[in-house]
Amino acid sequence: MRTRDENKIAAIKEKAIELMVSDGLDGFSIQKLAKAAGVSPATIYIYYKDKEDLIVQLSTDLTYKMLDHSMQGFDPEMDFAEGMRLQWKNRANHCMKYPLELAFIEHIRYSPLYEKTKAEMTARFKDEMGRFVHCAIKNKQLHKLPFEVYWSVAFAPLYQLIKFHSQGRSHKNEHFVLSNKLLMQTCDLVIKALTP
Amino acid sequence: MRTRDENKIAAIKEKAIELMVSDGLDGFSIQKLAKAAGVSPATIYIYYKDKEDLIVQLSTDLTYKMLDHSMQGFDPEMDFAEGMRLQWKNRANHCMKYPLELAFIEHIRYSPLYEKTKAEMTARFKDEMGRFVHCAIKNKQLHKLPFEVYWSVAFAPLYQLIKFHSQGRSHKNEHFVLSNKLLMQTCDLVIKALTP
DNA sequence: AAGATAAATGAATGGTCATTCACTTACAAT
DNA sequence: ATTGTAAGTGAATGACCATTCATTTATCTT
Repeated sequence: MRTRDENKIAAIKEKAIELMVSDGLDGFSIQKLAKAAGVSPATIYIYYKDKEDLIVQLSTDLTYKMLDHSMQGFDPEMDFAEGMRLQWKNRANHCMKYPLELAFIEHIRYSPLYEKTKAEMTARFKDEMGRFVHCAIKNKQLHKLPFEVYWSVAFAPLYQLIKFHSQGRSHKNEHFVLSNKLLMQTCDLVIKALTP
Repeated sequence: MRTRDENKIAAIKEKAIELMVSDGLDGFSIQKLAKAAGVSPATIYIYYKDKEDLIVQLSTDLTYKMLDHSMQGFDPEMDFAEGMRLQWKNRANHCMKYPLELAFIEHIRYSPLYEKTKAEMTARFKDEMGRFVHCAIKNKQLHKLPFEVYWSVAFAPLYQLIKFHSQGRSHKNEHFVLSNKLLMQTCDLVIKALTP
């Protein structure tokens, strides 16, 4: 039996991310991907059922990796402020380290393709975050709020900041840099909003 | 000279929004649009240079309309908390009133096509918001912060809340409803974070 | 060395795409 | 009523698309 070439598989994944980011969801095609990865179009169909499967698998992998990273060192029983700062640091670190992967996810985030990924991730991580919130409320470190409100105030500003930072890279004139100090300052503002 | 049929133009715009939302950026085609609008493909090219032009024009129109609405009754010299509450109300109102238009914009927001729209909108509205921020800082109603940080904390949670609300409509089990009371409560949390 | 088998391929297929163009239609001006 | 003209059309074109398949290639087992 011929052994399979892991380099090819890696090249397919890597170039898929690059192409999706540069050409957008609508400009992305299997034939272009095959050429970019130095592979026959038919080879891609050995590893993925079809184009949708490729995109969904990739987005699920990357999203999982991102969320998993954000949970490193995290414990739902943590002090609220401490837990928040840890999450902010973890998430920002990961996004800055893998800007292409972040851009890939943002490109397909509003497409119907992302629904499956989102469902899986919710199942995997919502419970842990839910316990964190519940715990913090019990300890009077957090306002009693619907989960969606908590999430919106706690994390939406973080992702917006990262987006500003990433855009700054491509545009030449303006150049917003998200330093660690600024990140933690903003996190503390958010903590202030959420603390009774 | 034959008079032009405004109904056709309106149908093209309306169906373009519907199709983009239902099929996504990648599933959207001129031929499908022509059929949905009851029009020849060639007719679309009378009003739009090409497919990109159609999408860009539409997204610019809708974004402008949305931002314009958000500025109703607004004055950069306003008291900070008052100005924030007005903006939150205006933006939420508009998004809930025209959910398809919001969905359209979110579908193309991360595509290269949106850059032109974004540049125009920044030029038009950033100045007014900048003065509001500057004024509030001067009156000691707002922390001195980079504009991006202010924006992220002040508005990212709002859009996230609206997104949760809109998603609730399609899914049957969970059903997060963004009431006016909850909206203003959350706005006040954000104000607390931003006030010295 | 030969056979078995999964990996990998290039070319082909049928479909859809954006865009164009020769043409018809409807209306305002004459 | 005739005419000029912009609005509107349907069919056609060439490019590109996702996917398949007959075939070849590389490696493991024997």
